[in-house]
Amino acid sequence: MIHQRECPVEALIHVLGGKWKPMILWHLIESNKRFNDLEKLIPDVSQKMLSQHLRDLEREGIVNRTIYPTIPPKVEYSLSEYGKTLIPVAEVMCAWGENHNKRKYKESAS
Amino acid sequence: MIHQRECPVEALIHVLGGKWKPMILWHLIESNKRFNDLEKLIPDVSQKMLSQHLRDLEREGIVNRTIYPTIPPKVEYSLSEYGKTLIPVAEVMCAWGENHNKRKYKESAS
DNA sequence: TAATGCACTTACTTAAAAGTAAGGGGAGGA
DNA sequence: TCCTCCCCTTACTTTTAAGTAAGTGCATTA
Repeated sequence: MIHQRECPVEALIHVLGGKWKPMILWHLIESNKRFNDLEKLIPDVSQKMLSQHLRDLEREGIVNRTIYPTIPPKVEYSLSEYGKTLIPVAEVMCAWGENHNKRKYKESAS
Repeated sequence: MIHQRECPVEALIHVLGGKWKPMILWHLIESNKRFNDLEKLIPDVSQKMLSQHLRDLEREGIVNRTIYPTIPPKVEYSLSEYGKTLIPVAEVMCAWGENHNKRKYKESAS
């Protein structure tokens, strides 16, 4: 039985809604990254949450995981073509969020 | 000390991210609603979560709460002018989410 | 007199998300 | 031989979100 998420807005929030997912995507938009790179770029994320979020994003088809069977092993994460369709959505969300942060700043400053 | 949410995408997710918030907003876009109306329109929400989410949205300036001191008391919730700026954002999110739901449906059907 | 409607709040419980800390496997270097 | 690097996984704990159930206050209706 297929559970189709009733509300499409919730579906998107589910995809982006992990604590570190926007950050991960932000870095992958720039360029492909390895596990270690992401750890360094997002200093506060734990290995557990990083791998869990990466697997979530992989399962949703947003990121690709490429394994190079070299020694030492190399695993590269990249935005999939489908993942790139998130970029304009994220930009709109980001613009609203930036404005909202400014608004809250002014509010608490006044 | 002002805690400014570092990531604007997260800020938006924080505003929309409660389990029932998208639904509440969806109904308020249509027209102003009373507490009871929303309870009926969203059958599974508990009174506790409804009032909590409404207060969250009010605190963020997204909805207005108007009290008419009549008997019995009447309280009306409406989208604020600021809340209306969320509509185009929600539309973009919704379009992506709809497509994502379809994609998942196809995937599990194949 | 008792029950009903409105708009909630409070106290308590359960479930979901995130954090912490440790381990693992295999090859290369000191 | 022991340590390090890479890319994680597992077990356990804490924090946060949500659910459940009951209660509040006032006035009208039966």
